[in-house]
Amino acid sequence: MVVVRGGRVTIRDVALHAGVSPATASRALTGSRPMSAELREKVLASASELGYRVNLLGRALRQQRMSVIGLVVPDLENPFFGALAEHLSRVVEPSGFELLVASAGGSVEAEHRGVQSFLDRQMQSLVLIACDEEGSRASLDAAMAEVVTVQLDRRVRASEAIFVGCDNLAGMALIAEHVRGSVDVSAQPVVFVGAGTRSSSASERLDGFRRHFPDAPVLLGDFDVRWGQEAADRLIEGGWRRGTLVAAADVIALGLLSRLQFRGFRVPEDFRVIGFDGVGVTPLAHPALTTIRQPVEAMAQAILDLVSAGNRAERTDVRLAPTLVVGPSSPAA
Amino acid sequence: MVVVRGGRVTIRDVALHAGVSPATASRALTGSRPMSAELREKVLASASELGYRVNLLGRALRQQRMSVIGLVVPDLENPFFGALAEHLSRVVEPSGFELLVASAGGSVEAEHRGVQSFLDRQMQSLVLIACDEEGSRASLDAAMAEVVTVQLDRRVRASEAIFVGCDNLAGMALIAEHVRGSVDVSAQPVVFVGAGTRSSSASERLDGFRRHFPDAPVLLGDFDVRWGQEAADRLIEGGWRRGTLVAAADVIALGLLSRLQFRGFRVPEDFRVIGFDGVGVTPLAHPALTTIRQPVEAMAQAILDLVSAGNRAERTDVRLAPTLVVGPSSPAA
DNA sequence: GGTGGGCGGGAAAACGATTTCCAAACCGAG
DNA sequence: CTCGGTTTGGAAATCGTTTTCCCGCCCACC
Repeated sequence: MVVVRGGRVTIRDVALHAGVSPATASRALTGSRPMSAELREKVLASASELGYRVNLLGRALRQQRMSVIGLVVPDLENPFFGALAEHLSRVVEPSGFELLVASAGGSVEAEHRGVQSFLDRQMQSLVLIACDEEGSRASLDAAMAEVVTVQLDRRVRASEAIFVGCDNLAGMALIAEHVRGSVDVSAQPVVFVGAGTRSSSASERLDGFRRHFPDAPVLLGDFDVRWGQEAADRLIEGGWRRGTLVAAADVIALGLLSRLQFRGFRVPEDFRVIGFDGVGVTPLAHPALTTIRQPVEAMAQAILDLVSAGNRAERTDVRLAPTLVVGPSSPAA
Repeated sequence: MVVVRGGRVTIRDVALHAGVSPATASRALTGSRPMSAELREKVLASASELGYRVNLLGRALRQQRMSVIGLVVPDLENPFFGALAEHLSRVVEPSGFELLVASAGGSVEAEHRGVQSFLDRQMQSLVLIACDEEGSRASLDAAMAEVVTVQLDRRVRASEAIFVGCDNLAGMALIAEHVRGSVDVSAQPVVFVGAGTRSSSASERLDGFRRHFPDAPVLLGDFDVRWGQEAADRLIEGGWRRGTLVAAADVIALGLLSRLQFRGFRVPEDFRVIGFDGVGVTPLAHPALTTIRQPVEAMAQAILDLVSAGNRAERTDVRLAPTLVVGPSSPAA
């Protein structure tokens, strides 16, 4: 610790103090070339005595790279995106990279500004959770032209950027298997409460469901609690008194749960409820949800691998297998 | 749009293409000095034709400033912090600044690395939601020595950095007023279910509660749903059958709600439940929570003001008044 | 006609680090 | 002792931008 002078301490100051040239100081500090332990010690001592800290801007400008992964999410208030960001951050942290997050605030325009700003900052790679299946393509293409670009969780139509996400079809297959194994489907009707959002998750999960229950009714709304509550109301008012409700996301399942129980129905005795995601709000459900848990750790690891590998990635889609978590909201047989 | 050549397009290329010097090109692009409209147009045309984008590293290095506000949060998976980050992002976005978020992943060490990295990147200002009331002081002090530093939501003991947060005592006063106005406190016992966490929010809310209900029992745990559920179990097993439960956070209230209802009690007929925060998970509660809503927009605005004002801020604590939101979990008289 | 004050533009010096080059020193072998 | 090869350290170029300076030019005013 030492008194800080007016301006910041630069590597020049360190070099001067240690009686060497800036070049030598740099080499001692970064270890970019072997040197006598004695001299290195001298430089390191000067650096710590002066309280030197590298200016990452100068370094990045010269090296033409920043070891930063930029993540742009549609909305940080959404706990699922928060969870994704947090897991990615933890996986990235020990690797020498750093994760910086920006929010698109829900609009394609702000998302574009966020992406451009990351590019203008010379970030080494960009991860985008697209906020619109179509509108985000421009941002994605712009990024792809300059840096390693990964689209996460939501696939943008007609974009060639590598995608990392959950295998939604496999997830729905697990649900189908669970449902058929635990109830008599012919006696106990199955309903899908999904999202009509223009996002790949929404449509893939719907497709997956239809593949196993082609004749089951389908309700489509948004990825939020309110929609789950509204769907529950609609079902009850439509005369439903029992059945298995497959939600396209845990937040929807939460809405279903709260409304069904509020109106006097029991879960799982009257209605069984199944969610999807297994991350973020999931622990808030009561009774605990049967859900498909997205492999967020594996997704984070896959992204880190792709980024570390640089542009020479061979795959175009990384679909990771989710797992079934059985809870009291829809117990096994 | 134009074919991108090997390297990135620099301002030199633009100048060359427009037949002017880099200085003129820079002036035309940034508008840092008035010039003939004709020449400016020529430069702008060249820039867009070549697809020029400024390199923010070069600019920041020269200008010695980056218009970036860095935010370090304890855990992005926590919806309350996510909400804070999102609101701050939206307030900051139209102002010419940009918000970049990093997660501390819950550890003081990672938090310190995050803060240092922001400083090394020459960010103009730093906002920290401290993860430890004591342990975060070093990071905060380091930041304060270099840039405009604001501590948000959680006050670090003995740190001089400006604090922006909710007036927890006023919030508890609102709750006391609400409780006394809607139930007979002598007949209907009041219990505080708080957090023993070493954070200013936890202790201030406890103090605020005690100030109005000096003799009421107090249970302390963590800021999470699980603790709320456990507290509900303890109350019931302790023989409680009715009362007003004041939770130190909405997540705790959520746990109380789910457990009480699961065990057959009615809210608000048997137990009234009151939360604190009013942001993030709040909409998930059923019945809807009576809670203290933190003034997150005002907090975000206050931070932007402080940052814009630079170091010459006069105040040291910005305590913003929360509001009471009454819901069916504890209706008014 | 001289002079002083804008004004429009360019050359060049920053900003802080890394990384070529290059020269000197040093070492061992013949 | 000399020669080739290996270290070792420094001078200077470089990254991309902004911002001094400074130089001509034109105009107006004495």
